Amino acid sequence: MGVALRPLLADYKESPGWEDLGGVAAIDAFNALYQFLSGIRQSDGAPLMDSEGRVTSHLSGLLFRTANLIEKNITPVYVFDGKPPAFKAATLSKRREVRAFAKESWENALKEGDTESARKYAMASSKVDAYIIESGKELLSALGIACIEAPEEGEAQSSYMAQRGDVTYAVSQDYDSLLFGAPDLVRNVTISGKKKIRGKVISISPERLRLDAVLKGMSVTREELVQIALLIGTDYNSGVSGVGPKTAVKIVSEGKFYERISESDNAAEPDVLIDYFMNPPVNTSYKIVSRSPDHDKVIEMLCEEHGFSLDRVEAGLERFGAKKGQSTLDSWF
DNA sequence: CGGACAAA
DNA sequence: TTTGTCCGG
Repeated sequence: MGVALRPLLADYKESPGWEDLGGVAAIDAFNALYQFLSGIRQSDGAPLMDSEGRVTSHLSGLLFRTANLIEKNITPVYVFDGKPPAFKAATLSKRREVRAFAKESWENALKEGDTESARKYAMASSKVDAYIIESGKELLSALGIACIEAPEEGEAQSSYMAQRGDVTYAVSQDYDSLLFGAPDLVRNVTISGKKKIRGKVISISPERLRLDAVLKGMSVTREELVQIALLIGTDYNSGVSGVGPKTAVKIVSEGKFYERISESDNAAEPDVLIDYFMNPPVNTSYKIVSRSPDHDKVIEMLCEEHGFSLDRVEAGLERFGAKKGQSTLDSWF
C-alpha cells in the first residue's frame, strides 16, 4: 500500500516525544480503521464481534486510542475517503485478490490447526467495508470527534488541511501525504510502544517527516519527488520495472523522467498523475468541530448495541474529560 | 491495538 | 517500574 519511498526518507525522520505532538491531528481514517481491523484479533485470527456477529474490533480501537490522544493533548480529526480516482482501479482489484487468497489460506490454516498462520492470513484478509466505515463514524460522532469527508483521497484532504494550517500535522502509515504536499507527516501514532515482527519484539515510536526537510535534503522539488514516486510505482501506476528508489532519484536528477516513464504501461498519462498529486480534488469548505463525548450515546452504542463491558467503556470515557486546561468545545474553520 | 493484572 | 500474558466482543 502507498509508495515505497521509505529508503529515501530514512535520513529525514524525526523522533518526536508525545509532548512535541500536541495539537490537531488529521488522521487518515481508512488507514487507522484498517490497522484496528487487522490488528485487534484473537489468536485464531477472528476479529472481536458482538453477539450478532458484527465486527467490533475497530470500535474498541477507536475508543481507546482516542482516549489516549486526548490525554496527550492531541485533538484527532478523522478524514474519510470519498470515491477513488479511476486510475486506482488496478490497485484496488489487486487488493481484492490478495484478500481473497488470504481468506482461503486462513480457512485452510484453521483446518490444519495452524493458529499462527491463521492469524497472519486473517489479518491480511481484513476489509474496511461500508459497515466498518459507518459504525466508525457513528462512534466518532458520539465521542465528539470531528469527521471530514474527502471528495476523493483522504490523504489529499489531510494534506490540504495541514497546508492551510487548520491541522498541525497529518497522520498515516503511508507516505503519500508528502506527495500530496502535507508539510508535516507523523507515523506510528500508536500507544503500545511494542510490536511483534517475525516473532521479534521491536519498539515502535512516533516518527515525523517534514516535507521541507525532505525536499531540501534530497535537493528536489515536490513535483520531482512525485516523479520519483511514479518511477518506483504508486497506488495509481505500476512504476518502471527494474527501477527502485535509488535509480528513480538518478533518473529524475538527469531530467530523464518522461523518457523512462514511457517504458511503463500505465492506465493514465504521467502528467495526469503528476497533476493529481500536485492539485488533488479537495473539499475547501470543511469545518472542524470537536466537542465533548455524548456519554449516553456512547454507552448505548457500545454497551447496549454491541455488548461492550460497561466498566471498560466508562473507564475509557472518563479519560476524555480528564485533561486540565482543555476547553470542551473547540472549533476551527 | 490497547488494557489489566501478574510476575520479576 | 518494567515485562510478559491474556483477554476484549
